[in-house]
Amino acid sequence: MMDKHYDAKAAEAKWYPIWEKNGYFHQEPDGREHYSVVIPPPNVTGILHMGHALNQTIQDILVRWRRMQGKNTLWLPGTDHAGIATQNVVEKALKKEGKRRQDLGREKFLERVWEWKKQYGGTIVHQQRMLGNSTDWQRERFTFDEGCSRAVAKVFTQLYNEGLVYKGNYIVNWCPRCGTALANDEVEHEPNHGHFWYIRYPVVGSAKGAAGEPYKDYVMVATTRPETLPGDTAVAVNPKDDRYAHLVGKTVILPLTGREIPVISDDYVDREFGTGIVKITPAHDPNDFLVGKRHGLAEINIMTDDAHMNELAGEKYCGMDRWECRKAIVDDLEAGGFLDHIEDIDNQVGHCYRCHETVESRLSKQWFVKMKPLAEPAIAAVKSGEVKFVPERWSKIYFNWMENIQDWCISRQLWWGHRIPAYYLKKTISTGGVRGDHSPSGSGEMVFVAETAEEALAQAKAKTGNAALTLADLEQDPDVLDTWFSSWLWPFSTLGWPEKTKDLEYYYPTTDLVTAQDIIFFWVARMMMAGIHFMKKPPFRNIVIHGIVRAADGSKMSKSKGNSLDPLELIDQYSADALRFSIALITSLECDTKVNKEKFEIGRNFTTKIWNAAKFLQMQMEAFPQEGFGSSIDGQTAFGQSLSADDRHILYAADLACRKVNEILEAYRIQDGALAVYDFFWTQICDGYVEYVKDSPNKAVSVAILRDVFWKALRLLHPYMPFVTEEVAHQLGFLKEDETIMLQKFPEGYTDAEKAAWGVTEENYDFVNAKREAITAIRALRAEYKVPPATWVKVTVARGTDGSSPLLGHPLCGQPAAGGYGAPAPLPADEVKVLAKAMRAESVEFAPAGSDLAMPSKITKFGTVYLSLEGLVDKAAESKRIAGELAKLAGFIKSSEAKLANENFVAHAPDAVVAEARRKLAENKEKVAQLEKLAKLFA
RNA sequence: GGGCGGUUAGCUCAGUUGGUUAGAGCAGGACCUUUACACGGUCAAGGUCGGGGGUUCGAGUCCCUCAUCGCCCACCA
Repeated sequence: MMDKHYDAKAAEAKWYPIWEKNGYFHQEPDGREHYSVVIPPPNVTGILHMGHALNQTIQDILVRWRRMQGKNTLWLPGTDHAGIATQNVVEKALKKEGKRRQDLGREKFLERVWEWKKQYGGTIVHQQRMLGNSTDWQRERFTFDEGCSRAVAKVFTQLYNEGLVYKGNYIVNWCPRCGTALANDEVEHEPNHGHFWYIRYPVVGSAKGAAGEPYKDYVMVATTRPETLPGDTAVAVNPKDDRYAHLVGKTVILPLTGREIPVISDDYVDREFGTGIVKITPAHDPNDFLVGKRHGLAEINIMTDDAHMNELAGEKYCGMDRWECRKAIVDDLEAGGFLDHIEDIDNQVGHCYRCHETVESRLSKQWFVKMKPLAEPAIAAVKSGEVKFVPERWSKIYFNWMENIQDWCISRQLWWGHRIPAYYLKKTISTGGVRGDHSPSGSGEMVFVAETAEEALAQAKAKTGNAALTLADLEQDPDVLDTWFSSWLWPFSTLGWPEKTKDLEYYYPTTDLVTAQDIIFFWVARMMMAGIHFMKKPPFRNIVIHGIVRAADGSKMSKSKGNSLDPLELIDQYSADALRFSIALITSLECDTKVNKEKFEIGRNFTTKIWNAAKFLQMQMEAFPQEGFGSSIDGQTAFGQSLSADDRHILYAADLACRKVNEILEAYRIQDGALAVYDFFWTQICDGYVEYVKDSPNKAVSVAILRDVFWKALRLLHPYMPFVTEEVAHQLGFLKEDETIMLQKFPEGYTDAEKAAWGVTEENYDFVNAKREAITAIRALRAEYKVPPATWVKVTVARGTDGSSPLLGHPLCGQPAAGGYGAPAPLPADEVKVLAKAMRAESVEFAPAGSDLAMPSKITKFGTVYLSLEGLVDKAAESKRIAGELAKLAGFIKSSEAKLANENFVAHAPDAVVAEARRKLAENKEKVAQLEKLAKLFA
């Protein structure tokens, strides 16, 4: 006997280890078609959040479904070493000990990070198991493991040799707190209430008030960043700006410094904005940097790594923090009479996505990847349809980004990460006139890029002609690579590349990639480029993009806001199956989804429903032993002869559900699939068939059918709810102890031969639906006339000859006679009995169509159903009651009509009150009409 | 500024290529503790599908336009 209540915790704790231990998640390359997916590796520092839950539930549904379909399936798990995030975590821990990473030194610090990883890095991986992920843990990878690191070094070296990796002086987004360059997409722009300082730059040699000339002796520059002033090397105007055309080519004096700088013209300047004159600070603004390049301006870097002013900012400001310096400069400008006025302005300021410090634009030497040549084939692969976005519209966003792609800054000033495999000669080494030099502003440096230090040394020897060089003379670039530089290789580095492994050959390209929209650029686009460039094939065939889980108010879930749901808490409270099913049901690929905790009750309730229905089935199977009945469980279905209409109805529904779910999942419509199995199980099996089975005239057959469709339903459900389906399948004896539902065949529906043998047809399906419509109509009439549930009524059905029923011609519904419609064939007595019970009717009689009986009725596809109230109500008493009701209502209607006719009321009362009065009036008029109709019946 | 989306029941969302009377779940209402299940059952109610215009025999669905909310990219010195 099954327990009264389903113990989800126990079942989930029991099955996952069994699945994993038995290697059900693991398959080896073979002759079958493969289905492979790589997981978007979560940060090793991460903990499972709702985004993961959604993302991984979708993947697991697809993977379990494909596996049950018999495909050779691989879902490869792993984690990302997450450069800054991980380094931050360990640095924070160090801080508690009062230490900084610099105190430990690079090597010792890295040891600490590895120790941390060993101790805590498994957190998310364990949490993923709680979700029920059927990932192949035997193939788990880490972006910083040995194999991935080898792949990274090889890729960097190859791209360098191909001229696609270069080191360049560039203006980068710099986080002064993290001490690292940030990629554009790692900068978050936020609205800022700032100021516009209007500053006068005196013009050199301009005669004050020259006759007829409108210009003054200074130019007015507006800036939001006065502290960068010492780095100015020009002021610029728009070439088409007539107001300032005469100034171009002249020289102005940079206030506070006395330095003379040119006035240049450049299209970049917006005539309408500010004063139309811009100060150009090439070393501290990305646009100014480009202007400077165009005009050959000097780049004066006036800040240090940690956003303090350096000696180039001038003696007075040197050493000041940038904000401090801003204040000092503004004060000095004012004192010197250079400050014209200050305006408030709302602008956007960039912040570090990790630590939220205000980002500084800064000139530095960084490593870059040339993206255009890589992007072109990646665009083509999607254009040609070789790789598809699901939903398709995301390809537009992909193209938009790829076609405007910028070079990728890949160096990071961190310690935790893949160290750049570039080597320099130490400065102390003299090599026949060539000096090793890798200072940011250095020139003429010699760099040796190679996968290993030994190879770099060989290069150095060859290049310098100095055979005496040793490894000790080389110095590796101190920077590490952007985290994404390892994750863009994920689809093939995890399969063994650069080795030519069996896995790589068999599982690459992977089939589907499932991810959220927020990393299309960071990750998806780059994987496309790397896959095509290094493997000569795109890394996946379909890119499935799902929405983002949002809080109930539509905002992003974040821990700091306290509006996030914790999937682990939901699992604890409702079970993993409930979480999975709910999230699959409520989210669509098309858009973001707002969720709140209550929504997860859907899945919990469904789990309970499945359990209870299983209990029912188990009881029935005990009462009606199934010997002699085959079923698809045993690979053969044989229910015997003469199936009833309801029996055939559920077989049709099961067939339909199986076909639908397969079709739906092929189209990645996870949500529709959830809805389809939910409806099949709950509406068709539980509400429909189980109720029938209870009173089935041929119960043993019906139980056999229930068993069969139940087993189909469990397998349909398994991808969504792996635990409860496994548990129930075992409890019901569908599986032997050493079997698993995971590897059973995913149902495809019945064969045409089976359906033909059983009489499973659409006509029959429609017929039963119509019959149920009649049952519903009677129930509605009972409720309408307040017939107590315990009372058995008399029902009359008029059908079959009025031509209105689409079911005419059905064997159970009556054949049309030669010249018109004849009398309907009577329903089999058994059928009538079951029908009557569902209606709680002591009798169901059939009358010719068109019988105009003096009874309440409803028209259905089954025919017109009449509810006899005879004997239920005392006609005289009912008449009296109706008369009383009518009198009361007449009074109400009279007074409310008078109220609404009162102009003062209509004009002054709140609209809602007037509307409500009108509504009530109409409603009660309706009631009167109904009562009058009914009164006639009792007359 | 460029790009992309949303607007359907009180709430959260479905609604495939245009096609009967627009569907779920939740919340709310009425009734029912019927021996699988109250995490349940039965029934009812709730919508001029953001506004306006157009194409069509027919529009929630296609086109135009307006409104409004949101996201992404770039960014004003």
